[in-house]
Amino acid sequence: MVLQTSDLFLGTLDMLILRTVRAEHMHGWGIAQRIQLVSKDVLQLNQGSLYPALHRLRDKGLLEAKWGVSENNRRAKFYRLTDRGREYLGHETEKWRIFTQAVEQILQLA
Amino acid sequence: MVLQTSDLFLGTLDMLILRTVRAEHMHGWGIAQRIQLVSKDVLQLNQGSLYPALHRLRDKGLLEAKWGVSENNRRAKFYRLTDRGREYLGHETEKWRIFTQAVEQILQLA
DNA sequence: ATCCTCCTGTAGACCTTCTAGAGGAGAGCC
DNA sequence: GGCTCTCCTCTAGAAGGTCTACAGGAGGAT
Repeated sequence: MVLQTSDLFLGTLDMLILRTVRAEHMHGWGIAQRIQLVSKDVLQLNQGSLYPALHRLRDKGLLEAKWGVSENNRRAKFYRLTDRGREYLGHETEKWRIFTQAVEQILQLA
Repeated sequence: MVLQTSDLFLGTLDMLILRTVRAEHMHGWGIAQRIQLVSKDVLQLNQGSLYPALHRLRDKGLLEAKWGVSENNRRAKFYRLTDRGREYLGHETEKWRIFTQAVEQILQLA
């Protein structure tokens, strides 16, 4: 099954992006591919979600961007996590855990 | 920690409501209280999310509603799952499992 | 030259939730 | 009778993230 970004979550996309960038500095296109690969094709971001999200995160000071050149010798914008981004990611991950546990409790109702 | 409905998810509210109603027919107010109770206060729905969601689910044919009287002798609208609602709930729950597993894979990146 | 892939970007629509209200009606108390 | 509290439903408009559907530049291969 393939899930669209909107199928089940909102705000989770930010966490996914930040987590991917934390592991390794990447450009936007690469982030989307990495998420798709790691999730075994379950998670597929489209460009209309990806780039607005990246700009939003940069505007919030959670990511820093600079132009560079990709492995394929293309012009690309590379992102890295700021300190605030790292802190924010920690909080969001914690919220995610609490939230999914709470949902599980509902789903396990008799 | 208390999570607002919007904190992390979109569309999940529908699943939560349907799951709660499946276990026991309830009125809207009761559904919100039950979700809060079962999730140990982590999940708190406000009325501006609850009632639009109930109406939406009814309009989609996933819930049926009828007026009745609550345990406290108040006028209340009771909901029950339709066959389509039951089927829809099954699909959404399956998507939820697949989605959370995929997110976990991202969160466990080296 | 031409085409494909890589890579970034935007506008407008859509949908869900939030904020911030309104209001009716039963129950308990003075 | 009047007052207040809780129960219970409901809505309008705003806010915010994602989707659809584009545009476009530039490198590499044929």
